[in-house]
Amino acid sequence: METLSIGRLAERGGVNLETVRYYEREGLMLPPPRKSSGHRAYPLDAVRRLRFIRRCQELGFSLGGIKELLMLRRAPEQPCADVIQQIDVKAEEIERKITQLRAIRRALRRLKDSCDGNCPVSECPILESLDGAVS
Amino acid sequence: METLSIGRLAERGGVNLETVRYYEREGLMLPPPRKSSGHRAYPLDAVRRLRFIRRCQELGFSLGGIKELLMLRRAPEQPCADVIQQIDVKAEEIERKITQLRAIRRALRRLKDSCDGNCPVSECPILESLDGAVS
DNA sequence: CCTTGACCCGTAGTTAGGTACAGGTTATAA
DNA sequence: TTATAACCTGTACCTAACTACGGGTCAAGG
Repeated sequence: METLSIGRLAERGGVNLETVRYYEREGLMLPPPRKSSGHRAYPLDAVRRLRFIRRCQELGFSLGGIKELLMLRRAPEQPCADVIQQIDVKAEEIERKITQLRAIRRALRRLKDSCDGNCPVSECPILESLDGAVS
Repeated sequence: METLSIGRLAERGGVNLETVRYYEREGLMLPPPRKSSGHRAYPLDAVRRLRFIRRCQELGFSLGGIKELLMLRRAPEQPCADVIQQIDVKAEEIERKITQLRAIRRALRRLKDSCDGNCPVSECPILESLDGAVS
């Protein structure tokens, strides 16, 4: 089976090599099998996991929160009800984020409309909408 | 006109008092007028601004990025076209975030469906869906 | 075979974003 | 009117999340 060295993985995931090792220490990346040399040999889909972590960070999740998200994948002896409850918690968090992003989007649209290209320079209408929309 | 002390503002905004002063130093909160004593006297709507900052942080914006968002409100001598372009940049960023959050939401739904309450304990189906959905 | 770049581990240093403290002034409530 | 709580400035410290470094092993091309 084809594998990736830590260097190639980091490259494809768009992160520093040291970051991959850091994520392993923090329990976000699973410790991969090793070659006889001791070198890490990652399965190809480690790239997806790595990118997933990066994306979640851009969405405001802490590494701790991302770890929880990733944990939902495998819960060997946990009763379903628990997992479902954790899923619901995460789902609500995501719902909140989406709602707030939409509010900001709305405010930006209003801002743009109010100042749409043909207003004279140096007198661009000032918008209170931005923070108002999200309060 | 009614005003807030820095302490009350911090309280209502749900942040540490020192954080408010930090945001002022960083240019995120405007330096408010002072009382004769030297104490800061914030207008009531400083609370909204503060909360806006907090929310944006939860959505993965850096303080620098949030500052840019807040700057869009007042652009005294900037030609409109520039402002509009900046708005578009921010709008796209937000669009991307929403899209990615939706992908995670979808994955969570699938995860939940696949393990919906009546599967026997200790054999909860393992989901590959999560990172797969976002790659 | 030998060199040069990739990897190993452990530890130390860095940056962003706060948070606390020291030493002093102001406000307020018993 | 006095004490104690809130505020002032400036500086030092802290945590999360990296990032770099040192000293050594491994591997692939010339």
